[in-house]
Amino acid sequence: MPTSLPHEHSLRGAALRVTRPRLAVLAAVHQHPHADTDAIIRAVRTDLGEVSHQAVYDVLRALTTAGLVRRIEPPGSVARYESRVGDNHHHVVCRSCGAIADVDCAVQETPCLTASDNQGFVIDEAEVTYWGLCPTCSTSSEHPLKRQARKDSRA
Amino acid sequence: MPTSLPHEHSLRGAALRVTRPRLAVLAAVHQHPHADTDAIIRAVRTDLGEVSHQAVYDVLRALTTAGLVRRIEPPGSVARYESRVGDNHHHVVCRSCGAIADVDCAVQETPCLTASDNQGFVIDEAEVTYWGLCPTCSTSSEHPLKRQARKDSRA
DNA sequence: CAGCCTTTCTTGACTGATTCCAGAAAAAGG
DNA sequence: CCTTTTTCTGGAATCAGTCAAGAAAGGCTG
Repeated sequence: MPTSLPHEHSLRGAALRVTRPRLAVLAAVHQHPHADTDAIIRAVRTDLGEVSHQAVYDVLRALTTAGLVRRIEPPGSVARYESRVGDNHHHVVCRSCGAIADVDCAVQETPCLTASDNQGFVIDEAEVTYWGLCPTCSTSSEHPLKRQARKDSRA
Repeated sequence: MPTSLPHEHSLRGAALRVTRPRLAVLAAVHQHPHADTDAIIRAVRTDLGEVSHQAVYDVLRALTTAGLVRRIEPPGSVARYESRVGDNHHHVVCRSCGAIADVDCAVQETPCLTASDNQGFVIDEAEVTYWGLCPTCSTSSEHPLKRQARKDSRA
């Protein structure tokens, strides 16, 4: 079993009690970047046996609130979680298969904060979602047309 | 009654049949930028009397597919619709009250497309969501602390 | 302008993700 | 070891959005 000590430290550092489900969820998020709740539930159950979905939801919320994991909600997808936090990175989402990958923005600091007119809002963060095709989908036999095909089939 | 001729033209231009529900939905989206489906349903019913929610969902999907309206899904919010299409603008979302406003990106063309490492993805669009506080919330008595307070109360 | 075919609307049930609730169980701290 | 505090369980509820089948309306043709 891979060492869970680092995760234990993370939890203590966030003033959260160390429990088996929490360690398992934390491990699952680290091992499966961008996994959705269901995938995490399955991973946790593989680890610990039966665990209620409610427990996983609660843990994910606690970890998210504590800043140990980050919740992302790509349009058209359910909530997903990742362990990279506080490094201002963004995501590319494949229009065809939904795959998600991390990208560091060209501008290392919060990007595009220079909106031409901020409408009087006090902006503190910019979140960027890139849309396109993943390596697999862009090179597969069916070329970029699939994108339109998918849109149509949903109409 | 405000002229609905322009909307009628839009529909015909998109090869969509002109129906009362469609005209009403189109008008509602124009009159209430960033409205969610429920608000649109209410607006349409004020206009036409009883209209099934299913009809509104269908119409919104048809209009979105046709490119007459744009669907946006800010994380933590339900789907919303707007009539500005094809001008590559982005959105600011208030962390406190959820208000949404349009912002034109500093770079007029697709912004931030120069991800430092695109992971092999073929990127064709970048969508930016700015997070902050709207004018009302940022000047109201309760300062930026509310943001944390809200997070906590949801834990 | 009547008729027909296709698209769209109505109705009503249903799904799937997420949350709420209340009692049972388990950690942390002393 | 005991109390307090927090978490876990199991089940029910909520809510946006979707499916399906039949009724109604739009638009084209003769």
